[in-house]
Amino acid sequence: MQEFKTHNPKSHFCLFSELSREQIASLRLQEIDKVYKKGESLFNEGGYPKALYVVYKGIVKIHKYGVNGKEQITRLASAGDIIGYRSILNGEQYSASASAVEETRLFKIPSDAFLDLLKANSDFSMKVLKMLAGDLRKAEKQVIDMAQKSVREKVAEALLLLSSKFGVNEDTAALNSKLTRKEIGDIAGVTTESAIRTISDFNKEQIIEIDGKKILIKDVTKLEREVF
Amino acid sequence: MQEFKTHNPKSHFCLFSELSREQIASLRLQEIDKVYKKGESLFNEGGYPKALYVVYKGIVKIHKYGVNGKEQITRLASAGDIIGYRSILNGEQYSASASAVEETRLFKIPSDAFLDLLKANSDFSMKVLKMLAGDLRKAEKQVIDMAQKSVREKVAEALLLLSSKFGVNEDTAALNSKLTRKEIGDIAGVTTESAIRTISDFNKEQIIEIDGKKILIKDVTKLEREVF
DNA sequence: CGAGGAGTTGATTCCAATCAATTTCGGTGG
DNA sequence: CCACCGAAATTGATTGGAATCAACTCCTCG
Repeated sequence: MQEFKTHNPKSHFCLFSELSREQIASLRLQEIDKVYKKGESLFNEGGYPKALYVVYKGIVKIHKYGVNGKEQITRLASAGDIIGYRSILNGEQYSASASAVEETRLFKIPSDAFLDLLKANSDFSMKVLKMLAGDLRKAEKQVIDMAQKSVREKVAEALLLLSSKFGVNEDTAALNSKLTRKEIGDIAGVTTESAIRTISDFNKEQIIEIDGKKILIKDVTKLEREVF
Repeated sequence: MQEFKTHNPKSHFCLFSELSREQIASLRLQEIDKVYKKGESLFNEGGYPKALYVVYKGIVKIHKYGVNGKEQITRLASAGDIIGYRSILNGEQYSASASAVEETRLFKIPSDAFLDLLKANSDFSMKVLKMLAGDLRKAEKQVIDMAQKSVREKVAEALLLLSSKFGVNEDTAALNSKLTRKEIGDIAGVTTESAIRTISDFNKEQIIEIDGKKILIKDVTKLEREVF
């Protein structure tokens, strides 16, 4: 359990980074290094939360089905992110589903251990408060994006998210993303066809380069200029 | 200060409802019963937060400007709601503006008093955590609504929000809402013209009744059926 | 090697934004 | 009190962007 003390400070891992040995023990970590294969589901909308998930490798999509079954991906969780804390906090059913988009490793913390620590440790709870406040800010930005932006802008935004979440392969300079075109559309809030067409446009304009299903971002600046 | 101990338990007033006399004193309430007139601004996007606002009468809109200056209302705060806590938590600039849509009365709590209480009182901080988790859930629902719903559905949703926030006049059975058509559109995330046309459609279909700028919801069930 | 899922492309439709013109309303000063 | 002004509301015409529908190709995986 050393590793999550020495992680990227920007990530949610820092949630646990200042805990004492006893406090970490009190978390009663479960299923350490549990592996979820690509496509496997962590939990589903409507289920009751039993544990908090802490990702330390891979990517998990948090998604929800809207009108006429169209999927919307609300969040991508990668190393350092925690999943399922919201439902634990208000004790309600999951309002979304979570599943691995690539092989993912994580461990679990029982809900009550998490709640106990929140009550006992005010520094910890301040960190969670900050995290929630940050997530809320992002969500509200997303509301406006969805309401006002064009397909082109939303797809550009989605690609930028992918590059921040998946990073870039050092050799090929391509996104390490295994998301399908449909999933990119589900992030952007557009149809699969619109996502494909826009990605193809970006390709023609040399902003990105397509190599099979790999996407290579050739000009981040141009892509960032799209989103305003 | 009695009044906010005996308030609607569903509201955020209950945030403060279990505090001791000393704890309430520690909040160093400022500008008790401060009045903001219709249209007055509480704070603006980009400013730094100095205090938390607790509304106990009236309505405040939290809004943000998106692309090409189009306004989006992200939240309506009414009696019992608190405003500006998010920016206090993460110590950043306001990410949205707030202004009174009708005469509003509120008091303020200095940022540091709020933060101190959060650290000192774990019950209080649990309540804030729950509130944030609830707000986040609403925001994510809104993301999907904006991405997937039609103008008609979004306007219906906005009208239902109004009826829950403003309540209904006992005599006229009309919404006690002083929002303009533009503002209803800004909540729904549609243009003013689309909002007007949809409201007019609902009128023709006897779902609502229009009396000047007053709106009377004649058939809540039908309106609720619109949003699915 | 077959099958099905993923990706792609083209044609068509239609919803909602935009543009434009009028009417109505609320407030305010003469 | 009323006329007037600007803001808000309304209505119509037009446009355009993106969804939908449909057909086809290309992988990839059992």
